Amino acid sequence: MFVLKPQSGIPLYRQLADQTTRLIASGRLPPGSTLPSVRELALEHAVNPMTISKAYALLEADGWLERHRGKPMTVAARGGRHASGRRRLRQLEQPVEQLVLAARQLDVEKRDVIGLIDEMWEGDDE
Amino acid sequence: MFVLKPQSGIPLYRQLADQTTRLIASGRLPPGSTLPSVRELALEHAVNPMTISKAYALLEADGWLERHRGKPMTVAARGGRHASGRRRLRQLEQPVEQLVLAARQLDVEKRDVIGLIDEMWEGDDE
Amino acid sequence: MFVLKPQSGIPLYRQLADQTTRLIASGRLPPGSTLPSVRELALEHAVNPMTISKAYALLEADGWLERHRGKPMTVAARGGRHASGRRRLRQLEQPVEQLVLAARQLDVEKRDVIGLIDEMWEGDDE
Amino acid sequence: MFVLKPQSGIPLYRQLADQTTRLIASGRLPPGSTLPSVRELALEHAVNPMTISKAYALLEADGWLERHRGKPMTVAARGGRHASGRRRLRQLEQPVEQLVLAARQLDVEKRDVIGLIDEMWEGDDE
DNA sequence: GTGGTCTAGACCACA
DNA sequence: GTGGTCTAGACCACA
Repeated sequence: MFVLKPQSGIPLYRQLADQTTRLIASGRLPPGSTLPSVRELALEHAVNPMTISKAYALLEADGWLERHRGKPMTVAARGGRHASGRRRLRQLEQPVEQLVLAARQLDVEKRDVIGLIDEMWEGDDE
Repeated sequence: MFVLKPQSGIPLYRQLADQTTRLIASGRLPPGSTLPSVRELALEHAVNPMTISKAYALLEADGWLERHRGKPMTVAARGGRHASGRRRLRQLEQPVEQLVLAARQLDVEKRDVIGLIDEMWEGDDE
Repeated sequence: MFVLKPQSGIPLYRQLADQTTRLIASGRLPPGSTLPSVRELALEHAVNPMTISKAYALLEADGWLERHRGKPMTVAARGGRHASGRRRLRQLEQPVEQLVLAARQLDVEKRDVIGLIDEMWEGDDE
Repeated sequence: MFVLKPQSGIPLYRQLADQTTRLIASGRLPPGSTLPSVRELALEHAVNPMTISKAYALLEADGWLERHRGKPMTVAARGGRHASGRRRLRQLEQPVEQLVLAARQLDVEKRDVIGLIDEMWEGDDE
């Protein structure tokens, strides 16, 4: 469900938060659905519970998640609607920008970049 | 030459270092070519000189750059050769991975991702 | 500047945050003024730096404070204006409610409550 | 009888316990009188029964309440006497302290604080 | 110097 | 069982 890369330079709690909003926007985590518990995620990814907690707190503050005492976090009724295709594309802008910048600085042609995407897309599929 | 995004979550010094190695790998910064001075870059990007210094020191330690007293940093003779297409593609793997992960979590189709790349590629061209 | 009571049942980070917004609303901490550093406050109140940090993060998220890398936190230009008397009175509603509830449950007369306030007001003055 | 504010930051069980001791001190709950059952209170305030239970257990441990098998909790004969006016005033010290601190940090005048108390006192009366 | 991130681990409040 | 608060302390990024 979540893919954390400690070496990427991006804080773990932020990776978690970003990925959660994507799963909500895609409809994979519909309003009312529950998220893994803090401890569960912490164990699975060998990460400190407080790191998970921080991500959840951030998502709650931004209206994506709801907290109910003693119960697992749930996707908020309001904040967590399935986003339109256009909105979802907008959420992709940053990683695309990063990729285009890198490709150009490396002087890699667009078709080669697309080739690489093709490969990875298939590769992860299986 | 360099594009720094303070809000991206990636440390500034790391953005600088990554971008430098790409420009070297692509042949845009051939062996012996000089880099902007610390002060120059610091001013241009409104960043503390020590941040630039740190990136340069890191690149020197890794053999990409050479430091000669009183002169600007230069691309190392050995470390800094133009990389083969294959090697350059490999340097793209991380940003591609990030993008593919984001696209899948957003449930965006591959062709839409490629469409977005097309747009950004053209857009930045002008 | 801040008065923290660990035994009060109210989380320390919340006491800090509440008191900060009051000092901002009263004009004692005008826009642009700097707050004590995390470490300074942590030492002074014998509290963990992360607790202070959490309060500051919360206040930043709510627009009261601004963070500038490597510099102390400052009161936000927009969020941090001196509040009108009416607004400040509203911020007092919760503690007043608590007091009135307690007084009634204790069957203490209003004039005795006011007497107690008089005493404490003077007492702390000196 | 009890007023629970989940958002106040003060633990529910503690609000309950504090309010009970006040009602005992004021003579409203004389020795031997019975308290609402755990279930009753839990339903009325939409709170988990264990939370009520915890408050009652705490009050029993402190000698305020007595538990008799199969019967509702009762106010203890010894612990639960009507307190003198002076003692009751002392129980008000904490909320008064909180209020005075808040008022000063907000730079609100004493007479305005008293005005607010007047309002709330009347308002809740009806 | 500044604040930020993360860990390991204790203990609390609530369901 | 759930999440929250706090500590002690290491190490990082940036000015």
